Amino acid sequence: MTSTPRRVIAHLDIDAFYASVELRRRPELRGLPVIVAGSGPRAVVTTASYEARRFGVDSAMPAARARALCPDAIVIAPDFEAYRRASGEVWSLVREQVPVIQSAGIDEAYLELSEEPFPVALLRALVQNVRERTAMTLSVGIGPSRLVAKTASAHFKPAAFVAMSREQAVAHFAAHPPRVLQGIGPKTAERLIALGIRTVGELQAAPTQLLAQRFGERMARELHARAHFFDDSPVEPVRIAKSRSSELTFPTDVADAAALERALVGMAHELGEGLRARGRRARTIAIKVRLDDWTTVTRARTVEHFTNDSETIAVISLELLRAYAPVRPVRLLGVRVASFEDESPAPSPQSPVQLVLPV
DNA sequence: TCTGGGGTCCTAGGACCC
DNA sequence: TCTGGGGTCCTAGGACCC
Repeated sequence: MTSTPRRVIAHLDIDAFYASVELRRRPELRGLPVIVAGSGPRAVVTTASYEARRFGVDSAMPAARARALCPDAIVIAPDFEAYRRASGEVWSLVREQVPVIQSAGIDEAYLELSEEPFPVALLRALVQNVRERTAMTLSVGIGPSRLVAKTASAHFKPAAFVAMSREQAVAHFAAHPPRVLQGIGPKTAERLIALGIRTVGELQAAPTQLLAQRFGERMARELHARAHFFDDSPVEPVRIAKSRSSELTFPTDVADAAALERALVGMAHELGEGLRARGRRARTIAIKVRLDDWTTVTRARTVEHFTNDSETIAVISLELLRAYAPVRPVRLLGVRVASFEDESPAPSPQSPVQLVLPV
């Protein structure tokens, strides 16, 4: 193996982002438990302030459960337009200092700092500047990989500022559950427990053969690498979307076919509009149907010609829905488009060049 | 008191072609 | 008459992340 150049990557995460935006414009709520969540019967928590988290409230929790855990919490309806603006403020300040940034959602980003002579000093100044100019607090993890940086910032937030080597991460997280590693979710964690693996350290020591038997070669290699914090994935500043979707969970389950079709057509038009606004066209149109018993079905069709026409997307979506014809009440309905033009070489029945050549 | 919405990536199997 | 293997495209489901 050849020696690899030194890498320095930072992961930045805005603390309790949505709640912080709300507190900034309503300072009288500072120090109080604040929950940002929708009001519908099926709403979930988008963010909770740290005061609310002390009651066990957390993101993605049903709002009703959050209210039960923390009855005194102030619940605020999300204002995504405001969050989008606030996010822009923060990341444009960061971009003034660091050219190579990969956004990872509205409130996170990875920074490539390998060429930076004094990355820690730069980041200190950046955190200070962001705090003064936006009233947002960043948590910062610094390491030789995205995995180390991310795990560090996530573990030490809020207001984290931690640099770790790979070896330090291997030692520091050895006693923690494998869930701390990005890519190991609840299902994989359960399967690991079934193998008697309850910590990152136990995963580090697990025989690769055992992991391969249980998870397959590829996943086994991946698990082993992650447990040892090996990760050479690059910071990718430009990522082009591969699909777009729109979906809706109904406040109560819907059995009426006409009502389902109206919802589907609405989402198809929304998607078509978004594609046209971005100058993109797709060949695959798919629907997603979640029934009242939570079974989820997808149906897709790939057509010959790229399109961003709302009517076309609507017609194909309707055909897919009618062909599936859900027999139980529907909880969620969605439309998705993918296989974009310019994303991969498009199938060309005849080469356009040949078409215009004289015989 | 049940579980949002927007994405990415992986796997497995079938169709089809050579 | 029977049998092969590889490659690509597509669909469906599932895990995971923010």
